[in-house]
Amino acid sequence: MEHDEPASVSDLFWAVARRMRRASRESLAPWEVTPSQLRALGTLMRHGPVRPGTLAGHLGIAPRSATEVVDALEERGLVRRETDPDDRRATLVVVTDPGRDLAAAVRSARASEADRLFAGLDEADRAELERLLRLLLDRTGPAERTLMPVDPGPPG
Amino acid sequence: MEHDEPASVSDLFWAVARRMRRASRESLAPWEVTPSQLRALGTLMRHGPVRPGTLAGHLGIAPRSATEVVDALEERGLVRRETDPDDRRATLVVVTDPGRDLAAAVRSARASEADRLFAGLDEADRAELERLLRLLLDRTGPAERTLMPVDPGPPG
DNA sequence: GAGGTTACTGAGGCAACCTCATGATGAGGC
DNA sequence: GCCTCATCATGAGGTTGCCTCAGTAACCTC
Repeated sequence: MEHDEPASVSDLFWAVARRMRRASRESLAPWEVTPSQLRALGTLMRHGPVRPGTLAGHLGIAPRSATEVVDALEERGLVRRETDPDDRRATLVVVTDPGRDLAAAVRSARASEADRLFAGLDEADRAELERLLRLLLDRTGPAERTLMPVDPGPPG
Repeated sequence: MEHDEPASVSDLFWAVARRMRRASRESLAPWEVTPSQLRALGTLMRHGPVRPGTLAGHLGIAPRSATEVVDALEERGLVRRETDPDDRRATLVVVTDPGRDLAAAVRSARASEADRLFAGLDEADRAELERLLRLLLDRTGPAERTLMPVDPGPPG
């Protein structure tokens, strides 16, 4: 018996989550970005320049937390803050060239240990897992932390 | 589309994880325990008095982290530390009566929103999810954090 | 009883969230 | 023009759940 046989599905879920976090942190280390930063970067790539608040909506986190991720990305030169010409209170978060490069590098390296973890499943299983996870997300309802309208945005 | 359509299975996984964390924190609030504390308590119930180090093994976390969880549980009066009669360096973590009561109460209330989340799936889907999660755990290998440090030698 | 090992814990750190308060700014009333 | 209220981002500070590193006490072998 290595770990505990997790007693419930949620325990199981957490056990997998812990593994994933460890794995992806390690695999992303060469790039000096964390998983959540990469996630935000990807979202920015897909949705073009958006405000921190909107980004928060996309990521499903509090606006304040988006500020932090943007801080981290900006510090690494991966994004840039620009004043929104339509609203001087707001800023637009723009992906820089280095940011674009990094995102591409990570993607092409497909290096995420987390992905490799999932790659351990065969195609059918992975699809099934995806279906179940999506189902869970839908179940909890789209309207939980979606304070932001989240415009569809242009396809990146 | 509420949030972003998560781009990869890992993103999906994290999205579900975030929901779960939020949900279970809320549902456990009345008892003033956190999910990880409850998990540890459950493990202690199943495995009887064990040392912190052993608990860490069961939970798949570092020994030092087990100390913390035990601290929290002890502070709440849910467990008690006793000196291991066989080894005076070691302590045995023992579930107290209040701890037992709380575990029972939580279980019987079945109140975990996280569980309710999973309960949203029908029987077959839940079983399938469980199978897949277990598969993922096995894939990454039982011997990962089983006993001690696990120093994979991170790049950098 | 020296020397190495093991058990726990103090100190300190980090990631990724959170809430609440504050300072601009925008939008609308009068 | 001015006042008020909503909204945007952010500062300040907190929480959870992990981590490593170093130290101390106790155990174990020779």
